[in-house]
Amino acid sequence: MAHDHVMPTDLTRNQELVLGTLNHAPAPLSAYDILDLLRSEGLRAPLQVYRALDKLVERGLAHRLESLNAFVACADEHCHRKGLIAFAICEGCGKVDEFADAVIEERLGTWAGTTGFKVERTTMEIRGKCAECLKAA
Amino acid sequence: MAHDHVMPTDLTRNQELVLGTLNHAPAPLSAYDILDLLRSEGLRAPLQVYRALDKLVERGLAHRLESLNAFVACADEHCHRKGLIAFAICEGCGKVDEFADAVIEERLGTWAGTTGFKVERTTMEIRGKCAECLKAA
DNA sequence: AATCAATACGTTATAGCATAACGCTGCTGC
DNA sequence: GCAGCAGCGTTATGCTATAACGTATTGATT
Ligand SMILES: [Zn+2]
Ligand SMILES: [Zn+2]
Ligand SMILES: [Zn+2]
Ligand SMILES: [Zn+2]
Repeated sequence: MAHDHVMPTDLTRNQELVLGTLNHAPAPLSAYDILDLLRSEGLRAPLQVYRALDKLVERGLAHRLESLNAFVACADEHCHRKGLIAFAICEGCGKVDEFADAVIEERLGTWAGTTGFKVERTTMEIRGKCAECLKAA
Repeated sequence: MAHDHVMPTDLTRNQELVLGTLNHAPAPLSAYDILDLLRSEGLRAPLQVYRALDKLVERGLAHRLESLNAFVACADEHCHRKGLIAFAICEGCGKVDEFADAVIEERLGTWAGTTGFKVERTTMEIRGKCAECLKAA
């Protein structure tokens, strides 16, 4: 069941390399991590990675984790362009669990309605320990 | 009703300077912003600011906004040590609205319960436009 | 008072994350 | 052809954060 990722066919070479790297990573990677992993493929400068990441994030194929300054491949084929996504990040093993919750999203909508705030984008990141790491401890 | 902040008496000089700066700022400040504002008070190095910020955040007197790499003074005398706090950040004027929502928190607890994840800390940041900025546009 | 541990401080250097600005390449549509 | 656009490669720079060192201050212990 691992690597059940979709790889669109209309990516540029750099985008494909970056997304491929994220797809095979067991944990979030920083742009510089990605760069180091792709030097053998000819990449040399941070901008090459950042530009690819921008496009991938824009299309919902990858996500940025603000609290880590790092990136993950989208784990859910259906998540693209949906609203709120939450990430549970394990401090032990680094694994990230991506999920959506309609109740939270609706609750946020209610809050926005009463305050007149127009939500454009929400980041929700939960730090802690996953079940597996808790069991091991 | 502005500046209704509490300033504890047991802060060190640097902590007091940093918190005072945050209290008077209309929008989040980066550590380097704070440093520049406090050079006249004798501060010279980023670490002086970061160390003060660490303590202030630890005590709940200030909050770090992950999506901005910036800091705000806590707006709520009662928020310290409570669970989940959400921030609505206006992209127009920079103002930050801090709020808590028991339903979201409870919902998160439910999710954690079913997955076996142990939540240690949650960051929730909403980007968008505040009512005032929408009206002005 | 002398000792010790804990916390904060100041400074220099370095690491890690992100973008500006330039010019070039290779498409697509007219 | 050629204009417009997206992507590319490179160099330089800026912003964010911490490592490592030694000193100073405080407060409790003896
Ligand atoms: Zn996703
Ligand atoms: Zn884990
Ligand atoms: Zn607060
Ligand atoms: Zn506003």
